[in-house]
Amino acid sequence: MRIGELAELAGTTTRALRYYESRGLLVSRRDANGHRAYGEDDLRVLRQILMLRAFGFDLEETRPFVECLRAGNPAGDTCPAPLQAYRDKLAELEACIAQLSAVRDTVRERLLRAESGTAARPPAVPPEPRCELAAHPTGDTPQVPRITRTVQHRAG
Amino acid sequence: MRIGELAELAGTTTRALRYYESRGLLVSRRDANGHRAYGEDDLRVLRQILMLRAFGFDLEETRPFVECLRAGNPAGDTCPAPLQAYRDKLAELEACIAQLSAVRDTVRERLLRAESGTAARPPAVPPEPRCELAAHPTGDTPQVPRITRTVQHRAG
DNA sequence: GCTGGCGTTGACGTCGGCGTCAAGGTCTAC
DNA sequence: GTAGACCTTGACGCCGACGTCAACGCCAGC
Repeated sequence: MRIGELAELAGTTTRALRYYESRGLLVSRRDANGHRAYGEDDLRVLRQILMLRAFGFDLEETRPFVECLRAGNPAGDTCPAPLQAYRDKLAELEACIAQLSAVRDTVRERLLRAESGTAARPPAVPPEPRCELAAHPTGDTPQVPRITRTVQHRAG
Repeated sequence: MRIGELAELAGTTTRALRYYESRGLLVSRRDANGHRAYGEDDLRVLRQILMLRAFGFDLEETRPFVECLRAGNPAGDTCPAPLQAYRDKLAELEACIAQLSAVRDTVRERLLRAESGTAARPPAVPPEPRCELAAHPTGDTPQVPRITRTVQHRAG
C-alpha cells in the first residue's frame, strides 16, 4: 500500500503521514522507485495515533502507544507506559474541567451582576493552569476534541 | 504615568501594552519627547482586558468591553455587546466542559479495559469542537485559565 | 511523446500573544 | 560627560501540526 491509499484509509492526509514519519512515529519501507510502502500494521499504528490525537493527546504523547504496538502487543495500550499515559491524561482532563468550571461560574456571576446593573468587581482571578478551547478547524473532516500542553517559550 | 509604571501597576509587561495598542485596544497620548502617557482610565481599560484574558477571552473578544468602558460606562460590561460576549463565552465554556467530560469518560473506559487486559476498541471518536488544554506557561506570573477559539488556516 | 496522476524532498506559511534582541533617543544623577 | 534607567520603532523567534507551494521523478495510457 502506498502513502495516498494509507492516508485515505485512515482518514488523514499524506502530509500528516510524512510528518509522523519525520517525528519517528511511523516507519516506512521503500519500493524500488523510492515510494513509501506500508502494510496492515502501519495502518494499525496510524489508527492508534489518530485515535489518541482525537482524545487530545499531542503527537509526542502517542509515542508510548506506538512503541507498545511495535513491541508486538495487539492493543497498543496494555504496556506500563501507555497505561501511565492514560492516567496522566485523565488527571490533566480532570484538572482542566475543574478549572473551566470555576471560570464558568465566575463568568456567569459577572454576567448576572452586569445584567442587573450591579457593578461589583472583585478581581476574582482564578488559579494557574491554562485551558485552551478551540472551534473545529476546517469542517471537512469529522473533528474531535484536542488537549495539548503548551509550555511557553522562555528559553533563550 | 508612563508605560513601565502602567505595566507594573497592572501586573503585565510594556511589550504587552504596546501590543494591545497595536491592536487598537489601548490608546496613548504622547509626551513632548514621544513617550507614551497614560491616565487612570487607561489603567481601568487595561485591567478590564487582563481580567477577561484571565477568563479565557482572547484579545479580540475584549474589544466590546473596552469600547463600553470608553463610552463612559463605569463598568465595561453593562453594554449590550459585552453582555452578549459573556453569554457567548458561557456557552463556549459549557460546550467545552461537556466535550472534555465526554473525552474523560472515554479515556477512563479505555484505561480500565487496558488494565484488565480486555482489548476491546470501538472507534469511539467523539464529535466536533476542539478543546485545547495547556499548562501554566512560565510560572513567574500568577497564571490563569485561557480559552481561545482557534479556527485553522485554510484560506489561500 | 505527452498528458495526468501518483510519488519524492525541501522549505516557507499559518495561528495568537507576546518575548527578545537591535539600534537608537531622552532624561537624570553624579 | 557619562553612566544608567527609562523610552522609541522594527523585526525576528517561538509553539504544534500540519497546509501549501515548488521543482522534480516515475509510470500508465493514449
